[in-house]
Amino acid sequence: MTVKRGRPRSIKTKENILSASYELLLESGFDNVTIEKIAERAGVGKASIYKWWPNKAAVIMDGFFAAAADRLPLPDLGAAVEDVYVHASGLCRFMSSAEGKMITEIIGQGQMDAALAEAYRTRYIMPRRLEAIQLLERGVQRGELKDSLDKELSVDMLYGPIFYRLLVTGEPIDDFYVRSVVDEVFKGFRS
Amino acid sequence: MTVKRGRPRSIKTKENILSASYELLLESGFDNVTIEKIAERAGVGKASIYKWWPNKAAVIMDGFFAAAADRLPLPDLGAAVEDVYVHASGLCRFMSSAEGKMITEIIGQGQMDAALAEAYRTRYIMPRRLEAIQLLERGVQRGELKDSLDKELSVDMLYGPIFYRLLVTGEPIDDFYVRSVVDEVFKGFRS
Amino acid sequence: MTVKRGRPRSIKTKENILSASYELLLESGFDNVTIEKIAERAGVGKASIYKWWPNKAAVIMDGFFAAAADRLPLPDLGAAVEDVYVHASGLCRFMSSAEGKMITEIIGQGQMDAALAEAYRTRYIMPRRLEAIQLLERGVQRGELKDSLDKELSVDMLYGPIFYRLLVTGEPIDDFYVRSVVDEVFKGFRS
Amino acid sequence: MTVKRGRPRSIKTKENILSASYELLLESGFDNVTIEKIAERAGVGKASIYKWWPNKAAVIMDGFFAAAADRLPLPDLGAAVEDVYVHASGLCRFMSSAEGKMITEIIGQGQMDAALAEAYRTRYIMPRRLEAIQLLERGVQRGELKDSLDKELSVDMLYGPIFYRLLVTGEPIDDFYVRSVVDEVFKGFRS
DNA sequence: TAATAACCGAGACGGTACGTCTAGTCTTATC
DNA sequence: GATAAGACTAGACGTACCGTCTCGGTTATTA
Repeated sequence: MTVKRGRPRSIKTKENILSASYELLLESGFDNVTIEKIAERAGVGKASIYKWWPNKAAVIMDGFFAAAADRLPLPDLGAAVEDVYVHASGLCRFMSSAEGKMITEIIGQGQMDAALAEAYRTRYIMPRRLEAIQLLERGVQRGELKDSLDKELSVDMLYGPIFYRLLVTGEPIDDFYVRSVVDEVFKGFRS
Repeated sequence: MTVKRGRPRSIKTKENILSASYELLLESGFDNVTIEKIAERAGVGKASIYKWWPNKAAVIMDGFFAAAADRLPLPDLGAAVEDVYVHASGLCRFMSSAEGKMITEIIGQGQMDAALAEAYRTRYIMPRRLEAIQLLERGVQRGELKDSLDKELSVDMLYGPIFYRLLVTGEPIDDFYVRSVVDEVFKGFRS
Repeated sequence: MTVKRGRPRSIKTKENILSASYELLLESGFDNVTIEKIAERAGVGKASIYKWWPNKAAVIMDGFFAAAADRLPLPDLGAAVEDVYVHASGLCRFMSSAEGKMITEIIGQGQMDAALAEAYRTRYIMPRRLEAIQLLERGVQRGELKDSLDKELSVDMLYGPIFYRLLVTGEPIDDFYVRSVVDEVFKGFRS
Repeated sequence: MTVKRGRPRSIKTKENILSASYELLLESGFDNVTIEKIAERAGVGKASIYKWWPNKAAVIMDGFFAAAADRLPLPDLGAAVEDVYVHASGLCRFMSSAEGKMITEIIGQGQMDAALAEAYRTRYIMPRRLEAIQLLERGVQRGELKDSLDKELSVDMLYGPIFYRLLVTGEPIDDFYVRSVVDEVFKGFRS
């Protein structure tokens, strides 16, 4: 292996870029963030950004995940259906906040940027989907849910209406609505 | 009403703008359409576009609706559940095509543009939602569906998973999937 | 000659255009006058301006002459040299005022617009030149000036230094300067 | 002095802009030069022009001086009056050429642009004036011209009629005319 | 007195250029 | 060799005017 020569990459620089990006996204919204403003606020040259990220969308998404990654851990309170409800209503609250707005904007931009879409699916959506499926799995193993439950489909039918309202119709989501969806999905699958 | 004065607005110009906009959207995608390219292709001055539309998103959406407005009429074959299935699978096919791609891009841009979102909700989403609800209504009246069906919720649970896949997970949608969703939604509500 | 048919040209419209043009020239300077602003202030359609004048410069010049034509009549007090001095110092005062500024701007624009130059030469410069020459003529006839005076050259040598300062060096012109020029020009030609 | 940081200004870019500007001025005249055409011909972004010059007039004037600065050196043949004549008739020939046309256009534009006027006075007119005065000075020192000659006034009375014809009356200037002016100015001042 | 012209105001139109902004690249000196 | 500073090309933005072109409507003369 070759020895590393020259000045090593500055961790500080990377962190500054990501946090500047996150702040700007939160303050101004996706469309109003520019690489130049990120560079200026981070006290960094534009080239240092382009060196490590291919374009604006990629930096913004990384900035978002660096700051917001570990939110919304799935609960495991004991009762699977109740866990799902708690998780889903927490998700709705988060998505309706200023921070959640950032996610819908990133998803929105993803409609025109395949690489971005691929990235947030891999890094954000799929892990959460997997966790949800495992949660249902536990419910089945604990005998709370019937074995015949189609877990993939159920997750779609839980998240689907929520994101549909968030992204498409824009209607507000309250706990009562979440409760209705959860009840409907598990109707007939509770032991 | 005030008297009409001055040269009247040219229908030809309006049509040229809208069709140029539509063509470019189809060819290059939302982000690559520019007002300048629309003006050039339409053989029109930029000012004539800004005179009647406030921004790019507004022209593009008008262009899309002028061209694609009357697609996807709801069927009424006799059996409500079957109608819903036919309609939903038709929607999926359309949304997965190049033309459907335009809609997901417009919805995507709507995440950063409240006026645009408001517009496509009023002009596209809500009318289709209403038709779907009426279709369910007919099913109830004809006795095919139970009276206890929550029609609003049902429509969310039909469209939700479909748009969730289209906009969020990006997974492909086939007829089998649509069939599963439809069956699940109406489970327990068929007379 | 063919008989005139149809609605005759509106005098009011013409006057409104010319006075609006003059006001705007005085207020904002040549470069900041636009046909649209003239039309608006005159309460007139743009086409009515283009109908009677070929371009902006032509309207502005007409507007100027309609308002300022009959200024600076040549004096005839008795002594030719004194008349020339009075006339020249009056010209300098006028040219140094806000109204005179309009003339230097028109002359300035004339450097890039041959038709405009031709027009102000014919309508403004040459008549004044002619009057000045006639004034010298009278001086010769009355025996105040020698017969050997080259009148054309003398007028150039009177006006030349004044316009040179006005247009080129921008140095201010006072009565003492005018007196010096006049004395120098007539040196050796007084009887 | 502060340390120089960042990429230094490209000399190539500056030169391309100035020479493109000069070429276009020569080809099309002041009014028909546009920043966009300069940028295109120079192979340069518009922003690079606006970065270093405030407006069109400033670029054009810089372009002109960069190309035409060192024309018309004052002669010193021995006899002051003859030197003045040679210089003045050379000036007239130059000013009547296509290149001279550029100067009259710049002076013309200067009537509406105080900064431009200030600039060409400082950089073009005044240096030449100073040289002419020094030339007369030498004539006095060598005893060819009387001590009583008002040098400032004399220069005005030499250049004045020439620029008056160039800028105002538009009459052509030939060597005979120049000779007449020179003779008249120095009449009574030759030793 | 009705028809016929030419005029007029309003304002939409196809264009051109403006001056600004951002993307993404390149160049220098510094660390 | 990575960095900050910042100049660079490219090209879209939204605005302002240009000079032309319809409209509906208004005055005159002519039939």
